[in-house]
Amino acid sequence: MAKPVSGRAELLPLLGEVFRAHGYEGATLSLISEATGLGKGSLYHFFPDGKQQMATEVLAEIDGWFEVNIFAPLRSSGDPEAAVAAMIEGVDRYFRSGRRVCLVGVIALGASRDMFAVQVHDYFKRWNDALSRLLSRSGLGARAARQRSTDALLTIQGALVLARALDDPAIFRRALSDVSERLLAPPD
Amino acid sequence: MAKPVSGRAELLPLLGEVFRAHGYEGATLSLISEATGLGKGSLYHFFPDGKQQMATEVLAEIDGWFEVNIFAPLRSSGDPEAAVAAMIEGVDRYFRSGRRVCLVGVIALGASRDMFAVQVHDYFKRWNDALSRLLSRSGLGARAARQRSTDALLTIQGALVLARALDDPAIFRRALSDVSERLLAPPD
DNA sequence: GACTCTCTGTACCGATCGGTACAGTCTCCG
DNA sequence: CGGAGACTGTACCGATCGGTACAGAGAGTC
Repeated sequence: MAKPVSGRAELLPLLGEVFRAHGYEGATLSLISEATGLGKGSLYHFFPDGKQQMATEVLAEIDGWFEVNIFAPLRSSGDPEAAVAAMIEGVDRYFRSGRRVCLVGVIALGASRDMFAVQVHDYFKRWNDALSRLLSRSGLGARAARQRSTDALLTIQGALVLARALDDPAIFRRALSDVSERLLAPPD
Repeated sequence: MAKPVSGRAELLPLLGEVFRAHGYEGATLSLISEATGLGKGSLYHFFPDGKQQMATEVLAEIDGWFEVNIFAPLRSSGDPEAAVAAMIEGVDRYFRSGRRVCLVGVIALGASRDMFAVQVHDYFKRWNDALSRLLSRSGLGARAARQRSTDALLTIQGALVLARALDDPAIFRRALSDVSERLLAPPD
């Protein structure tokens, strides 16, 4: 076994960028082949089930990144202010201040949503749960916490759309600072 | 001339739903043919430049609908409260309370953005201008007005993404009511 | 009834789609 | 050094892609 897992691990981010840029249906095998430098032979060696498996594993990798870098810290933190700041910072880095698009969001909007419905649903639900529980722990009512949390997630997604549509990354940065403020505002 | 323009007008909404559901790249000619009941012959009779022309005209039609039903009322109104309420109501109807996706947003996220960059940019810019000027007229500073307006647009887009991802239209309705509230809040 | 012009279905085009087959190359291990 | 198994490129598959060609169908005009 030469480098079975490590090669695969280096592959997923490359695949992710192709899916991000072209969506699931738009990401053709030849685009993927070009982006990775791998022929179909190698691609199908790593992913015997083809495109769908590639997308599934890319989504799982993204999910894993957020689990470690965003969700888990949210769950274990006792300091809402620091936790929210860390989340915002992580999100800003991940989305390159609005210049990078959210693959999970892209898939949610497209026809391939049904194919990946469970993964897409899970990703946002776990984020929402982790964030709203942090807010609850900090003294907010369950309903208000859930509401603020949902508002935060949707603002991030919308900011990515609008920043790209208007080609203005400042929209994303500003939206993140709004999110932070609304999340940490005193109870109504 | 049998019914040259009227047939075309009936065609565009059908085309719009196909692009909405599958994105630009995912909307194949056969999907379009099936949705409209028209063969390629007819399709290329109405749209000699093919798929790209279809999408361009669909975007123009959507733009026209928003111009008449959303942007113009925003521009001509002197009553911010009524104007915002009318906008929210129109948006809720148009997006079928979150069950329908925004084609302009879908295209903004995809690889076809570059192809339609001008139309996408224009759509959001004109909405943003109309809304922020309404807010300015009502006494808000230009900077704050622009900020609140941008926040409103991005919240609507994000709510569409999240409502679809979590398969929960209530997210959209709730987001609209938040938008309304933040738009009409007293100056900080 | 002949002519015009809008509209339509069908057959077809080369290119590309996602996927398969397979012979080879490389590397590690004994 | 020889075999095993991980990897790779190439040729190929049937299906479908977006688009074109074209012969008609149908309705309106004279």
